[in-house]
Amino acid sequence: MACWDSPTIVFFDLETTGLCVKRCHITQLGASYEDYNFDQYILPRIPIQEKASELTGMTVSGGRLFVYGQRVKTVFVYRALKSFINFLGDFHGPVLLAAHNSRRFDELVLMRLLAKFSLFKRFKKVVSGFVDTLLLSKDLYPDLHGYSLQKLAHRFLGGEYNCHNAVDDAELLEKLFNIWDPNDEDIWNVTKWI
DNA sequence: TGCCAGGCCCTCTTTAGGGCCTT
Repeated sequence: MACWDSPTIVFFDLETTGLCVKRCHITQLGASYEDYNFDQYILPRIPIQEKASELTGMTVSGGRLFVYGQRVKTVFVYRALKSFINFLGDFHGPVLLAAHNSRRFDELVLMRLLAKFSLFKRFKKVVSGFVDTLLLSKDLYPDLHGYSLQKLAHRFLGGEYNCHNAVDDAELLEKLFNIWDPNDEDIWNVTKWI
């Protein structure tokens, strides 16, 4: 039986220049909780890898970021992180941040940048930990043939999903989570406290 | 110009290797 107050779980997703958690730059930071969304594009200081560009539609030209050819407003990564912390601080009590494969990717990238910009202390005041929905889906449904966000969306929501937009993916993850309706112990098992 | 991964999990394993998951 759970003996803790269930914290708010905010779903988030990063689009990045590539898959190297030690070096990649964030190109979009998105989050979702019910009717509240966070969405900021960031101009990367390193090239976007071809595969990442193919998936997200993002390109850089003349020091500007484009998504499928449409220019988008960008902010410096430091400002995006501070805005994200402020967004999370508006919720009641420290929140849990949930992402798909967060333990191997999103969490690592985010924590690296928070440390780099000396924002971890502020972040820690509003976030208590990370929930990995990839591990959660494996725990809840051990007999599935695949656990990618796309496959899970197809399995539980029907249709084809190929978002690769940070906010859309965060919203999609929130929908899946609500369908799965895990109990506190399920969530606890895949939560990494910070 | 730069940058182009990494760690867990599973099995036809363990003196290994391939698949998965994120962009």
